[in-house]
Amino acid sequence: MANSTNIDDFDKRILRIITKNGRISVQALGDAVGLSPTPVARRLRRLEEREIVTGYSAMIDETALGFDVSVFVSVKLDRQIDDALQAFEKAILAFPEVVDCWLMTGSRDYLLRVVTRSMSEFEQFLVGSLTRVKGVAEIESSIPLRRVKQTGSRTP
Amino acid sequence: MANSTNIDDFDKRILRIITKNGRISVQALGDAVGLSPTPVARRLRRLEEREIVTGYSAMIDETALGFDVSVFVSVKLDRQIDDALQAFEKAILAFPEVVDCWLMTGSRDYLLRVVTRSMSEFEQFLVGSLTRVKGVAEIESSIPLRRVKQTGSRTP
DNA sequence: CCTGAAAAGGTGTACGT
DNA sequence: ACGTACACCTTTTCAGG
Repeated sequence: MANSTNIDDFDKRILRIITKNGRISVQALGDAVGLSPTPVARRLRRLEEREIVTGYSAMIDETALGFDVSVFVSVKLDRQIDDALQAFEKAILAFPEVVDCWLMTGSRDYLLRVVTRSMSEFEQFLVGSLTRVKGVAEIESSIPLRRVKQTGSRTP
Repeated sequence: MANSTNIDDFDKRILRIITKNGRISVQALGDAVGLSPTPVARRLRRLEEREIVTGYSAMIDETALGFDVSVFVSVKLDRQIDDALQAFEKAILAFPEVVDCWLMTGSRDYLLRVVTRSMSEFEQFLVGSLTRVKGVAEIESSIPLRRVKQTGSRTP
């Protein structure tokens, strides 16, 4: 199971293009890879069905919308039993301020990226939301100055 | 200047929808927000022109493509003068393994996410590419087990 | 697995409200 | 600023190589 094969060069080129331009037409894609629209559409659908393409998203400039604050937050839980992890993750999924969350190896750590309009809104999120989630023991914040690169995901 | 206003509820709803479905048709968007296709297309174009929508991207399941290794890497430069930062960033932009990069406040200067097919490919990237970039002084890697949440960006 | 043609569906413009 | 109408373009389906 779980293979990654059956992906040929056409698929790879399609993936590379739609990573950079998710709204390109099937026709233009066909021109770019040297195929007529029909097989491109079929390949696209197959990649979606196999969940190699998991979705399409518009990239939004958060700062243009007034979300000037982006903070990396490390969270330690006080115990790492499965119940605690599940409860924490459920809470995280419901917070719109958390745009990204990873479960890390090591000591029951989560790494989050939290986006807010201001530092005071961030503080509010910390004291009003995050610290109130059951099981949260330690929180550590790191503040970035600027995003240097944003690819989203790697392509073949 | 350069503000977040002139964005009304229609725009916000459009943004929220295209964040989750970047390939939705203008027509379906219109149905969803209660507008005919024409104004929706105008609003979309305006959001793109104002660079609030900076692009569209397909989300690719890296692991389905065989990129099983994702590592957070902290990089410290031996000096923080502007030349060194610029040279480092130029190198980072050219590495396909680096899918995300932030310039941080504090002492650990850059935070990267690096994606490779295997641990040995990651090691190769470290010793063959990253450590060879001029000015790199310290490198620290953290390994995630699993991605819990992936929103891409925050929406109003 | 491809092409090509025809049907169905989406887009963009002009114009009226 | 929104909606409708219509011409144009894109996507999908299906026949055939």
